[in-house]
Amino acid sequence: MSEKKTYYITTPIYYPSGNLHIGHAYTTVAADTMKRYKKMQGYDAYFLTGTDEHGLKIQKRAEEAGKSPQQFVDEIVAGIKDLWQLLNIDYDDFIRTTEERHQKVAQAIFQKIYDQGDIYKSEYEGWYCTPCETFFTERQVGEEHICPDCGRPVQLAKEESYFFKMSKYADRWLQFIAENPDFIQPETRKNEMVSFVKQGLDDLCVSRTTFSWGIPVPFNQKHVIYVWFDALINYISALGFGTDHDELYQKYWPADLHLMAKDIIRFHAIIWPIMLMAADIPLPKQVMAHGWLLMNDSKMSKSKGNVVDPVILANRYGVDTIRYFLLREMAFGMDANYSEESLVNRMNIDLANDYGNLLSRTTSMMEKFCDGIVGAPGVGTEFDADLIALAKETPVVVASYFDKTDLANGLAAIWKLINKANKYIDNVAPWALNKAGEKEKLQTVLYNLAEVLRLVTIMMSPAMPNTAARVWQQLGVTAEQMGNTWPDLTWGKFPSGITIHRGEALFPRMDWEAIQKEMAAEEKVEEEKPQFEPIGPEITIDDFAKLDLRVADILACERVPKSEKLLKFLLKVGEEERVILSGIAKYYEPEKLVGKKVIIIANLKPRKMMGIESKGMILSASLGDDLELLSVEKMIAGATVG
RNA sequence: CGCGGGAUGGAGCAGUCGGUAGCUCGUCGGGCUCAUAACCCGAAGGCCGUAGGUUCAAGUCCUACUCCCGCAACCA
Repeated sequence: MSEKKTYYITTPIYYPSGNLHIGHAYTTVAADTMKRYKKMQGYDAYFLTGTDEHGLKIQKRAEEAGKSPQQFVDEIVAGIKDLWQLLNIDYDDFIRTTEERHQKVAQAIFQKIYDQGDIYKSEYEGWYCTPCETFFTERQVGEEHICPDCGRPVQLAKEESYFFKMSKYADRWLQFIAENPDFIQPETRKNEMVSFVKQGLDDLCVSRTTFSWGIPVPFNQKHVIYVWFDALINYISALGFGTDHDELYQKYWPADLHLMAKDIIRFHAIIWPIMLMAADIPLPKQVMAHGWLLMNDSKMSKSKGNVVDPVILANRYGVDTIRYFLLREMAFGMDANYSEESLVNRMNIDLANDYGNLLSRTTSMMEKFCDGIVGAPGVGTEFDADLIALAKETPVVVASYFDKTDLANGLAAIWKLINKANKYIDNVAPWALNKAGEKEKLQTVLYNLAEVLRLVTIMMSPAMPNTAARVWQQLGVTAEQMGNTWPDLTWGKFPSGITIHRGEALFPRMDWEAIQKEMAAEEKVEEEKPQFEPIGPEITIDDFAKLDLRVADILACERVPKSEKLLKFLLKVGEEERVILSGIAKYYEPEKLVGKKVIIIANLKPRKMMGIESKGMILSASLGDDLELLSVEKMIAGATVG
């Protein structure tokens, strides 16, 4: 039986409605690095990630793609697993909420909380859009009471629902936080959560009847369990909680750290602990929210078209470069700005100039001055003590940051040692020692450098696992010889007498200007091969006849204040004048459109946007990022189109 | 008054318990030659968003205000 201390870390289970972006990669790389670090510290570390596969959105996406929900998520999940493999993510388990092992546990917990009276049946009252089969909140439908998805009016409707008595546990939660002030990290997030709960907790609606893609409520098959209630349970269902095989649960629960981005902290910091309280299960030790990687100061999202595909980056720059950049650039808990230029910068400065070049110049001097042999240290120089002191101190400092999950500062501390070593070379000038025939001093200096490189490489290996392997290979040594645990970081363990070979540059410098040019060239090739939308399902002539298409004159056109995308058109259709809004501000200057004759759908049900009623829709052709309004030249406004 | 975050040298950020304002990049000047046009040294550059207040002392605490951003809303 091993008496090792355990460390259980999780990422959120991601929602596979599309491919993941660099932000998801950050969370997962950070968790992976923590796991590897804890293993080096002697922990029995366990790392869980996975996918949250239920819910209306997935069901809809699947329908749009003409697939069954299961088939749809299977394909995306395969892509996610490929991505994690590419990024060298060493997870111990990958849970999917559609797996039977998860569904059973989720149902059992739902049942348990129900049996003790903390889940009760009531009615959910809200604004319901019948065509969309969705409830919306008061705020979502606005004063006009229209569906935010389709624009049609919504009705106040009641639905039978199960509710979870969160309110009952609010005081207990507050007390728990008071007793465990470090439970929610960082502190600003804790303050946010506490003030949220102090405002009063509503009971949570935990079942739905309006769609079917979910886990059925065990005692009422009409209902499926609310996705978040379902999803959070993954952290224990993956460990076999409540089954005959709960060895993992016994061993690893409670989790040491749930890691996530700040947008879902509320679910992990409030709902999940209260669920566990209700189910009488121990709470995790800590939940931690990190910031976002922002694109030009705005959040990455698919609709903005500013997502960054980690696969492309990893292929272009190397996996460890991406991992290093993400971990180093994200200040603890805060947002960071992403740009490919800053990535290239980091790589060139930190990895190529500082670290790679240190290895390069060290091995080069060894070959030139000592035939590649690392000799035993003897009497050195006046600069040695300083370097060695820092080399002894650094593992302690790095560990203190890593223990707090502050990976950025931990890495920064490693780089301080790297910089010190570069400075040391300039100070001792080994080439001068060589000329002067100071053999012993020279040997000592080179030994010190080799030892610093060993320490540095081991310390960064949780973040950059491939790099360590490459360095050892290049030096012609094994990981076992060099050490791969934290206790191996004691000064002086470099085995003397080893012959070292100089290799290729570890991280070749790249020229950002040149990369940009290449990218531009690639884009051009892509432009020539546009991605067309697939042809939609067949319709009849009767379907088409329902559309009343007309020619309309643009009498006036202006931007809608406060809206990025909307233009407001005043149009003449026959004798009638009407207002139509269109989301094409990105493509046209409003002034230049006046006088054009465009095609509109004249019998489309009006819809209000930004408080303005839009009566119809202007037709346009689009492909990729490009868009052009359909227009005619001489037909009179009001003419039919067909 | 919807909620929240931010405003610090050219850029990106640190600034913990209030006590002489730091880091990385960039710029300028110098050094070295082992190295991936790299490395090392030095310099210039900030009234810490604005206005008040507390204090012997405020970037750091309090109040008000301005501006930016995220969520939200919207992309027919």
